[in-house]
Amino acid sequence: MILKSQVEWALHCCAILAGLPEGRYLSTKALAELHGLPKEYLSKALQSLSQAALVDTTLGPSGGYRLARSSSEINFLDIVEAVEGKARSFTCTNIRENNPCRPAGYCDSKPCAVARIMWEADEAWRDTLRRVRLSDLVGILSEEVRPDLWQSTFEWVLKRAG
Amino acid sequence: MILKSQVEWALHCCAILAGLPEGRYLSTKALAELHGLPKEYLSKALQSLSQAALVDTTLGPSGGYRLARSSSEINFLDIVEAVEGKARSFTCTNIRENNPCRPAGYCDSKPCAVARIMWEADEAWRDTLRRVRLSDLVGILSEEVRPDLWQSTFEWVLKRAG
DNA sequence: GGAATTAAGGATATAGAATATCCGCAAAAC
DNA sequence: GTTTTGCGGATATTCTATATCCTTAATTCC
Ligand code: SF4
Ligand code: SF4
Repeated sequence: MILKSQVEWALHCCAILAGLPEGRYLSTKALAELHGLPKEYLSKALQSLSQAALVDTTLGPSGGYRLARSSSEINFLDIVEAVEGKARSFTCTNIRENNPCRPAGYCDSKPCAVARIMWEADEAWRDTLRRVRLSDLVGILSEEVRPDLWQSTFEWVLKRAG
Repeated sequence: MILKSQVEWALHCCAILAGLPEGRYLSTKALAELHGLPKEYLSKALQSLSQAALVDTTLGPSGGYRLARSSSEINFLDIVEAVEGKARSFTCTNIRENNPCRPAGYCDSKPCAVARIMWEADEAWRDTLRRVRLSDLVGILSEEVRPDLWQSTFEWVLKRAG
């Protein structure tokens, strides 16, 4: 059970977009260069964010991406689910139906305990991600990243933001 | 991010093993028939349980598997990790190292905030699974499964337990 | 208006993981 | 000694993640 690397990419890109001045856009090309990622493939992750309405886009030179809402109104789960999908990690294949002792026509009223417990754990994972806002991440990064690196990155981004 | 179906298989098999009388064993063949699963592949899941020391095995006719500990001393996480591995679901590829603004020789003191938050969610998932004991599952199932099915399954298993 | 740049989406190729089967070995039962 | 069993290795198949390429339409700038 491993998350796609696109999840990491999307989270980092959103953190960068959160630092953009009002109304500016940043292109896939810039985001790919900044993170050292394949531009074409990163583009797929950004398209996922776009489809989830987390970011706004615009075309043409000086086009690119910006957050669709304030960074305090976007949480980790929004981003992770946009890329990874909303499906639960445990999928029930209903193997209890294969029990040879099962009476013909027997119909289970509800999902069995195994599935419910696994889904509960899944929900705990989602809850944790839901509680962390993108703005929280930016706050932590701004404290932890070395100030000179933080500032030079910021300048690098602004130079390329349309 | 989807768990292997072997996780479901292992959980169901453990629930069955928990109902075995003291000292009896149940074979892969019986477990595969009971759940309608491919015997050879289910065997791999059971081998994982064995390697994790969750079950004891014995060879020969009347051989098979039994729990290595009481069902109240085995939790869901034990079983899930035995099959799925203990690796975290979020793997950090350290893309921040590709930042072109990064000073040469800069070395990060600790994993960045993105990774820590994702790992925190992972830990919440594990915590939930850790809190549920195998005996809890058996308790729920014994209440929810129709009594006649529960009993006939029990008899079916006993007939094949060595 | 025309050239350049961009996001979007479809098609396709590659790598790796999950799923599944088969075989040979050693231990245990009879 | 024969059968049954768990175990591990080897292999095949299917599916997903990863990655690239190409076309289209919108936008900017000249
Ligand atoms: S997880 Fe529950 S519902 Fe799904 S197959 Fe197993 S017993 Fe049935
Ligand atoms: S998750 Fe954190 S440590 Fe990992 S690459 Fe991203 S910034 Fe770096």
